[in-house]
Amino acid sequence: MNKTKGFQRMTKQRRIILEVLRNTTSHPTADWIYERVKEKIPNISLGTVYRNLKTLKEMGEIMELNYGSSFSRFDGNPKDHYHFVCEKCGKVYDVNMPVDETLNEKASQATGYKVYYHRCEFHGLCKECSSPD
Amino acid sequence: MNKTKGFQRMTKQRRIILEVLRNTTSHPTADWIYERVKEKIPNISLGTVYRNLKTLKEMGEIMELNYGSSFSRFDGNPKDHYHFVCEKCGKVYDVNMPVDETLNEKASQATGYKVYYHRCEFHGLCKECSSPD
DNA sequence: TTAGATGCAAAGGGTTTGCAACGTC
DNA sequence: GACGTTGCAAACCCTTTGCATCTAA
Repeated sequence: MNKTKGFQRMTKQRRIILEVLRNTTSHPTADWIYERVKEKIPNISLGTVYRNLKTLKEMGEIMELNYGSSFSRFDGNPKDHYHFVCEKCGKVYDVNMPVDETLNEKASQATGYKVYYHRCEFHGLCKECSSPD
Repeated sequence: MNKTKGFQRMTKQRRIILEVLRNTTSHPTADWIYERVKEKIPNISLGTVYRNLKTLKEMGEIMELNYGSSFSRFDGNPKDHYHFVCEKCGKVYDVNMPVDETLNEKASQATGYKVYYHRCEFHGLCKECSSPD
């Protein structure tokens, strides 16, 4: 989308933010990422985290998710995949099932529009939240 | 979710907000709804609109959508259906194709979690945005 | 009569941005 | 050396909330 922007520099901040995101499957919030990065760069600012998350998203390195919450979560897995959102605890999990590419074609026929991709989120109860304890 | 709440009263405000939402397929923002309702109830407040949208959502009368934007859009169609989001103009359209219920079962097997429902959003270019003019 | 709903306005909370200093290429 | 990036803090903006008043049932 923003192709007018110049070349991207790989700063220490950007590298560590991406590193944090690549090393978790928890789909964290910006603030969680901020806290983690602060462990390595104590004086980093929240603004920098947001700016880098935006840049990394534009670079296609990460994904931004906002499933119902008032705030975003970020996914360090750039590969196309589905998500599961627990209705009770709000956690977001990756779903290990193939993306159904035929849906794009079906939606394209139904709308008459060009469809590039789709996102799917499943809602339910995760293991922890459905156990009676 | 919020079943502890008492009986809901059908006030003039709530009725007209629902009416506005039922009579559009444009998936409007809270502010757009506010402006529309103001034509009939000039002194209604934004807070009331938000409170009613929340209540109507809990009643299952409407849906809240937030596909990438920093703000919510609302859908007066309570029937389960997919959406199309235009990458260029940001408009949200309904997709007239059957909801694939088998996906829930597949996701349930893949995760081991209880899946109640899923949401799907298709991204691409709508007719207006893909024409060269 | 009474608990839920409204209007108003202030507060909340995640995200963005202006600016001067800094760091990467 | 140029220009993208950072830290800081203020600004933004959508949404929520406290409170006195009002109203549907």
